[in-house]
Amino acid sequence: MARQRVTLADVAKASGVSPTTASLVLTGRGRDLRISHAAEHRVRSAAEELGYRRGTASGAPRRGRTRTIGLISDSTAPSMPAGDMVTGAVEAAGARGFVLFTGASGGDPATERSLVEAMRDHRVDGIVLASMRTRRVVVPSGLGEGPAVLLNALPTHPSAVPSVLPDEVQAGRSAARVLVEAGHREGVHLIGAGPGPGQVPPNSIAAVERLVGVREVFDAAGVAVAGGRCCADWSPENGYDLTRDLLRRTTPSALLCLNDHLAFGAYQALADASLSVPEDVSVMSFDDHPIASWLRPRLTTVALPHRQLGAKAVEVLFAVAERRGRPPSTAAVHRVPMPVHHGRSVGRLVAPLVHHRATG
Amino acid sequence: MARQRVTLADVAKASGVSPTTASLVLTGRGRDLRISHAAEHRVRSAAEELGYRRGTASGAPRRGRTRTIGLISDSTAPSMPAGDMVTGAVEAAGARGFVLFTGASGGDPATERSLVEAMRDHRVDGIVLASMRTRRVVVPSGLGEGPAVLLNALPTHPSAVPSVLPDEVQAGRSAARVLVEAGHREGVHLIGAGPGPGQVPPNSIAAVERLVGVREVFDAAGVAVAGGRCCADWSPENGYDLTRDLLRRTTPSALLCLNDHLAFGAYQALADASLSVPEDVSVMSFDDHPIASWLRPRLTTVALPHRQLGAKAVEVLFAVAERRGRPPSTAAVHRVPMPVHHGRSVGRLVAPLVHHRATG
DNA sequence: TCATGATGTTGAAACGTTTTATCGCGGAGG
DNA sequence: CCTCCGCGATAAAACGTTTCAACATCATGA
Repeated sequence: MARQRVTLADVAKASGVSPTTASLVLTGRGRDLRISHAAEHRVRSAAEELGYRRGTASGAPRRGRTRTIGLISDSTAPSMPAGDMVTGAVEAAGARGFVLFTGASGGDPATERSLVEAMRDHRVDGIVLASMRTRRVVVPSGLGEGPAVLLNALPTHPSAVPSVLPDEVQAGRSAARVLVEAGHREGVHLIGAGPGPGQVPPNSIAAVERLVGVREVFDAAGVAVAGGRCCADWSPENGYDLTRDLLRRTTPSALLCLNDHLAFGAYQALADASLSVPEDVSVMSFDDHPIASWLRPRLTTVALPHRQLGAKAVEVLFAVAERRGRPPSTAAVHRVPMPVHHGRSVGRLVAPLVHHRATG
Repeated sequence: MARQRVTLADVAKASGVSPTTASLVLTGRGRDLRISHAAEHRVRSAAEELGYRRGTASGAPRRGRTRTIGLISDSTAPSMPAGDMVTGAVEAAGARGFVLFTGASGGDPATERSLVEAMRDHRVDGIVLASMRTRRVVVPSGLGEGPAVLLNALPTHPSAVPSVLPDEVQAGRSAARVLVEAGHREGVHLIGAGPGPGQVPPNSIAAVERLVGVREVFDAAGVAVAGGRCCADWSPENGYDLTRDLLRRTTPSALLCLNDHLAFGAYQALADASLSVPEDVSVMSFDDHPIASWLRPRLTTVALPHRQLGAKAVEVLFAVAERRGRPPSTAAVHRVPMPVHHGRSVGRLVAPLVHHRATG
């Protein structure tokens, strides 16, 4: 073999033009610059015939860009369907011919900072800082030096870095609407938060926002929440304990669990009490974790759109990179809608007289 | 600001040496080449003072290496704790100052091939081709051109590319040993495979190998498997159906479920039949999926070491890259041990007279 | 004294691309 | 006839690093 790799110069020689012209054609900039169609065609066919592929790394020093995006995630928690965020980002980037660098900080700020630097060393065109669970994060110093986006996270301090988040308030509205339209107007209990608006797990953005949406719809429908129980974190164990505790005092009409882990525990407690879903008790939940589809009956839940979140983050990143320098004209916080996934866990109480408005 | 970035030339000028010398020192090659300690120290301190960071992409054209590894995964299935493989790989690579490119092929061979090419364009130093579930894969053409490793996959055709896999046979032995040592010598039923050795889900490497290990230990202990039930895929639904079917005819002593999804369904069927775990029926399983710890009682299961798998793949990749050219002296298939995670789902039948050998 | 070799160091080329400034050329305007 | 402009294309510089071959210096052995 003469040479290891087909280089731009080879293509240029084969098509009888200069490397410059070949470069202009193959980067697509020949279109608006003045390159004749004849030359363009010759270069393209020569490139294809020789199997030319542009060495992305080679042009990096001069060009500054590498068609590359960095994604830094914090702890990759166990049981993490949130990994689909990465998938969504990979796909969205791939659609534009970009590849993703990934790094994991393990939640350590020092590691995070060094990852940011490592990625800048690799000349990434932008950085996505992703959190596996929605929370506030300290924006690492140096992140703002290039295009950057927070994914599933909000900055602790005001920052020029935009955020992409699930629309939790809307999710709360959707969940409440499902219950209201099924006729549950009394005996609705919250599991994992409440009864007051401030009674939520610490540092949980999702809890606060979901509650806002829930209360908004319930208030408008004249439904009073019968009760609520908060806990430190949304684990199946806590779901079990809170529900068992509740069942000692009353039999609710519906449980509104703040996420699927809690609902999983609630199912177990309801089974222990020989109550069946949805005949005796309805269960509504959030997240659409894979277990939601395994439970019997299947859980009705408002889905976290992980893939879409990842894809949206990449889109926003491209938008930021394009209007580099100009002040951020786009809103700093982007919300991705959370769709309702209907299972069989919510029972219809009475023939509803409610107007059947769109539940989207 | 004078310049955007501190360059190697800046460091050289500040320390009064040539860029060459500075490069030699900072790449660590000055140690065995002959660079004076004085010069080395001057360069190092100047680099630190100026905050010099090597632009990884810049030296790529000449050097050929980029301190970068590509990882291509097939479908990133929903409910994928296997994503921890990626985490393990990221961590292992990061420990050596490498970053990971990631791509997702969605299982499509064409996408896969183009991803391989894209990564070679980015001058990755090696490629890990990962499968989310253990299976045989067609090695994409072009993969073998550089260092490469299969993760959680075996090549369909003989190939020079090494593989990293969980030690499923050993896992089968471990699972059987747990049951034997707890005194279960009769009434042990398989869920998800068997009763014959060939009765496994299609294309499932894990099933075949787990069964080999299981039978090995059972045969040695003189235990006859009471029965087995196979299904097309290891879903909770199938676990439920198979177990309910089994319970119509007999009440087993122990269920050996081929993975945790099946065990999850089995729990539901046992609960429906008012049988409790482990008092009435013991349950043993594989994978250590997150649900294993949510079930009540916690499931005893042989864990898939996803993180270690990812880390091992990167290690093997480095080994391959180092002895480039020489024939592959290391064994082509690397097995990572699968540890038993003890829950409370296996009950002790009688005071065992069995010699308590190491179960590791 | 002069070839020889070891020791530090370096200039210049190379890597594969992008960018900048320029060049030849034909025609339009003065 | 000269100048100027637009068009097509290109030569050459640039990017930041690594590598190659050479160089200066000094000690050693013949």
